Amino acid sequence: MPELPEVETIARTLAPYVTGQQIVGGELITASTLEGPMPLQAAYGYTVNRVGRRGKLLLLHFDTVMAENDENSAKAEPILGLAFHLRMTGRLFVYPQGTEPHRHTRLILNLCNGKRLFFDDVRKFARMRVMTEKALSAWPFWQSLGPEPLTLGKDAFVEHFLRAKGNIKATLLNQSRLAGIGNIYADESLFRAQILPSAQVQALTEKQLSMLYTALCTVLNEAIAECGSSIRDYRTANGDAGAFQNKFNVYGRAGQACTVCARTLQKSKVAGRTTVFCPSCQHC
DNA sequence: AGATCTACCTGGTTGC
DNA sequence: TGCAACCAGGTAGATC
Repeated sequence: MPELPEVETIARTLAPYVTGQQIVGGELITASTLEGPMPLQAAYGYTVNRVGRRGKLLLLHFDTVMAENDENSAKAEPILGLAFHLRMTGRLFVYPQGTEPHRHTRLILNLCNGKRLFFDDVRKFARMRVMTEKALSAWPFWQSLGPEPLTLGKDAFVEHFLRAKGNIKATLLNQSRLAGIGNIYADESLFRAQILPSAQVQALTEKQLSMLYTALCTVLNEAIAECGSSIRDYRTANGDAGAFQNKFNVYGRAGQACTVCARTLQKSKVAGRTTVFCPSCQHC
């Protein structure tokens, strides 16, 4: 389940394969994978100059100067790049020239070196968008994305969360509050901050929120250093699994012993998500 | 208006 | 063994 650390890892490992490559063609295999007003063809002729990330979105940024031989380029709105949301099972991988689509390949981009960027997804949830200025301003999800947790800073985080309502886990998962956090890193950071996932945000002290920010950044940075967490589908663009799943304190460990106090970890539903916590170490 | 619930989707696992 | 039921989860859209 690609969250911030996984998408960041994919961006870093994908960059060497696609940076400087012109997109010379493509193939849309599953129509629903392409979202937004722009057709796939609009991206043809552009060159990738940077691979980035915004929340859980992976971004291929284009050179803004369009290929000179495209007669439509003069009037067309410039294409800023491509935005990929991997949802749960999406994958990006560069294959050799001539590789045929796999069973779950949804979209392919042909690179000028002959290789092919595959966008695979078992569950058909993943999406790609062609980004223009206009298309981005008309995309509610993009417009409402909250700040990046790793660059927000502690004071801004605390102030930002003091204004939130509802339980803390739902708040962490809300992408318009904070971008990039999913089920794994919500549970892991709440454990480290010793806060119950069901705790109401308004009942938390500034000190608790401060601890939560420290825990969140620590968990995210450790996970990035381990190339993310591989539960089942996730792989880097090199095909490698991440290793942070070996360091989980709570996620997927219901019924097992707490790594701190050895009491049995409990499972419940919070914000409609399976949630694991230590009833002894974590408090309201 | 903002919080909360459900559908979307399919492979893997569990239970009878 | 076979098959049905259930589970995973991020977001859009509906509902409260």
